[in-house]
Amino acid sequence: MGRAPCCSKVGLQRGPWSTSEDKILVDYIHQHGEGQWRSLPNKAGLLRCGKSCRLRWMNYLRPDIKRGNITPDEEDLIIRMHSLLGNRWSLIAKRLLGRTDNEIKNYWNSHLSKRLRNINDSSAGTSTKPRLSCNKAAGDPKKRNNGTHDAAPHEMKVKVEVHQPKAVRVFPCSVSRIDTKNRQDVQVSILKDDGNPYEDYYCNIMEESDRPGSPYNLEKIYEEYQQLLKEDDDNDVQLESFADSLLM
DNA sequence: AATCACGTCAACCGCCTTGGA
DNA sequence: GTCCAAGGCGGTTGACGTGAT
Repeated sequence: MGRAPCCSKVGLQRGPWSTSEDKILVDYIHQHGEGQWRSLPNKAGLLRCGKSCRLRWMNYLRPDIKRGNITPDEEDLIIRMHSLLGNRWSLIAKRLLGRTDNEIKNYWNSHLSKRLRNINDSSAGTSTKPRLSCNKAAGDPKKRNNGTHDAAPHEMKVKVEVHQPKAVRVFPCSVSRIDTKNRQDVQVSILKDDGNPYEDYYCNIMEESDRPGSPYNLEKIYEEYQQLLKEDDDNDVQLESFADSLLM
């Protein structure tokens, strides 16, 4: 037995939306507000699935949606947020006002993932330079290991050293759920002076020398992270805020 | 001009989460 | 605690546009 569909597909319109359908949907939402998506098509007189209405509104018709190309600043933020959060597009979208999760996801898949892969490929093997890496495990829940990580969050060893002559900026990476609610998988990777990481698994290291901002105090980051792990309530949100604070 | 290959992105699908009964 | 409806999310699909041959 398959799962019951969200609504009866019989007699429903599919495919691209027409301008008249758009108008009906927009007018209805202006009058009645968002929500009640399942009953909306009937009430508005649309031959569409409620989910389809919601998607059309969220990704295209909403008045606050920003159109046009992704700017370099936005692209930079997407890359950095993705390195922290993985494929949690809705979370990333919340940081880019006016952009939708679908748009960011598409942009990542069609533009950024390939570009970043090329960068990694070209730097592989001869890497005296730090890598701009994607955390493969972070984004895909199916590929995330089920709590059998090389170093469990609470047990991981982090070298809390600041390397001379200068400290490097580090990111805790893959702030994302693993298999169990409230367990977080965050690692801190540290660059050596030659740009290579000390820890080479799930590394997520960005060359920060060309970015504004001073290096972080590694001890402080680690202390804050440990403190967050001790606090049970709403750990997910706190870790995301923590990740956010590192982007500021 | 015709065909093919490839990239883009709107839309769909199915699973997960949440909240109320 | 369980069930169910509704909403939310990320992965995937496929139509369409465009450039190369």
